[in-house]
Amino acid sequence: MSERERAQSPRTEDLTARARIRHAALDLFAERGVDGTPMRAVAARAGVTVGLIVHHFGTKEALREAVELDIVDRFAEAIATAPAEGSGTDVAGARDHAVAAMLAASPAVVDYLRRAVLDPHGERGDLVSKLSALAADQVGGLRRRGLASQRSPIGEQVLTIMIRQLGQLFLQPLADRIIDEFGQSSDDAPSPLIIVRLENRIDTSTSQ
Amino acid sequence: MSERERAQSPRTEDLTARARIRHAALDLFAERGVDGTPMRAVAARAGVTVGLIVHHFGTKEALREAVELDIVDRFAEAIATAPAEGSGTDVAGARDHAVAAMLAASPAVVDYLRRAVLDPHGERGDLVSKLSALAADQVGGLRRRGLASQRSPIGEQVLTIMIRQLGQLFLQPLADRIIDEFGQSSDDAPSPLIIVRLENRIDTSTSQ
DNA sequence: CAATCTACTGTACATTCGTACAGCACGGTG
DNA sequence: CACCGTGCTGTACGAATGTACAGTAGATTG
Repeated sequence: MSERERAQSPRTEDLTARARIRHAALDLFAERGVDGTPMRAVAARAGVTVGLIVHHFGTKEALREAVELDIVDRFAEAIATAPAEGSGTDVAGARDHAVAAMLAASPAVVDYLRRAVLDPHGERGDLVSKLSALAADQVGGLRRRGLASQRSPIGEQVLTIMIRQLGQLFLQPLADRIIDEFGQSSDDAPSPLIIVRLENRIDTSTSQ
Repeated sequence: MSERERAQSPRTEDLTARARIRHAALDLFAERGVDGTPMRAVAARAGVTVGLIVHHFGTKEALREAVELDIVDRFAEAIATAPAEGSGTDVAGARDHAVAAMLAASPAVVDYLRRAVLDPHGERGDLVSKLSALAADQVGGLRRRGLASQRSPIGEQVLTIMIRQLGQLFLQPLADRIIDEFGQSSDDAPSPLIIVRLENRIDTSTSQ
């Protein structure tokens, strides 16, 4: 479980079979969903046999877990690359930027996240929980350094970070699909940008 | 294929077996996904045997198709109940409200839609296309009566309608999940409201 | 009554899936 | 050399799943 295998050049050929399996699983899980991708497909994509997947991960569920831990790692690494200097807004902005760049560079992560978030799934050891914990750590660190407000509850700040980051990414494919349905406008005009905003609910009963 | 079976009281007992199957399928598809629900589960929920499902729908894929057509029907009926009088904003608002009420009354539709949106599912007349066509018809009707602007492309207006309606519904469970992770704040404060907005993209390269 | 159509049941079958397992090559260590 | 751990292959198997099909009861029609 030492996971020494993270070189800086993730060229598919050079990777350990274990890493190749994990990458293939991420790609396929993102594309077809976890339940929609047989282990045999992962094996084929990774250039190994099914037996090896079992040998390394034991269970499909464990493979999924490894994929999710890898995703959390990518978030943590992206945050770590961002400079932690300046005002609270500076730091938060730099981290937002770093995470956005990482997500833009690996669409499979976005696709997997979209499925993981939209599927209630088995609710245990969830990716959402892990990412929330990561974001909470982040917010907690900023607070301890006096760079984040202590007024609003921490859950709300985490929520803002995650929803704003992920909301747009999740909704964009739906928007693109709809735009595609009316093809004539896709050439001249750029697709509209989706803005996700959070608002403190004043009254829960009125106006849906 | 005459589908006489839509009484005004959808009490489960009174429905045709065919309708009961369709409803059970919608519920289970929404809850566990199409691939995640065996036909045997649908049969059990509907109180029939698997053979009858095959007898009525032929194929699981055809059953899914029937479920989706039913969903489109619900949208169309909701829109039809809204008063079509007053200014364009009035009409559009009334229809938005009617659809929102219908979605609030049947969460299974929302859940199914959430899943349907993220599964491209093979291009064919899928649910997003059908709903887009419905929304386009609606916008077209308003335009013909001079109640909707003819300036912006029709795809954009459809996009606004659908994204604003569905975006909030899709993101809300994610928000609730995150709030739940930090349980202490869920008691006193109501969960924040998610606002989805569309903005014409001025420059695609800057920021994010 | 005979014939037929329809809603419906229960079984059977081929396929696909996750997983278990026996075995092979090979490199390091006593 | 013998031993063993490790990465890896290929086969096999039980469980689950979609679908085909034969058959039954009851209402309708000639």
